[in-house]
Amino acid sequence: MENNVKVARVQADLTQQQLADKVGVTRQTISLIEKGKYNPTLKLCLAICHAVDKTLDEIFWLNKESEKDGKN
Amino acid sequence: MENNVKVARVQADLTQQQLADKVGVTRQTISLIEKGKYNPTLKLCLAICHAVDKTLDEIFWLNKESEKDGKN
DNA sequence: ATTAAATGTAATTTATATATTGCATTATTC
DNA sequence: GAATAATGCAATATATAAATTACATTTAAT
Repeated sequence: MENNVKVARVQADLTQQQLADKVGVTRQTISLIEKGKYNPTLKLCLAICHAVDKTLDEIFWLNKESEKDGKN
Repeated sequence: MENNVKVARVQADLTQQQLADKVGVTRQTISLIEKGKYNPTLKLCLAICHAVDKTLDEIFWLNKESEKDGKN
């Protein structure tokens, strides 16, 4: 689950805690998403996009490995 | 959770069952997502996009209500 | 070098996405 | 208008996203 959350957050001049507050989750959730260790829900993705002023396509994508097989 | 999954699926000439098979979930999951009664995970969203040959931004968006408050 | 802020991460719990089975209803096709 | 395919939906079970708490480490400021 690669993504650009960290880059976008830093660009938006937000700390993990501030972003977490803005989107209504805990800092740990943001941390895990940035580390690629979580598979966030669409609503959270959209909230993050809104908070950092980016679109879904700018922040989330699929890498080739996860495309091949259905592993989660 | 509005989205364009149903339109995109029909455009791609796929039945719910066929799309479900392609993305590796059950037909019920697809049905609920199309009905806007589910908040799918990012991975599933990406798989759906890939299956119907659309981008995230083309299929998923945020409506004004869910933007206001942190419900869900 | 100390202090404080920001981040990584682990354990446990809770909420909910998804699976499974089954049946009813709505299109399609003959 | 029967038969069949496609879809809606309900109940229960399971997997996992997210919360909570807590502590360690890294980074920034003084």
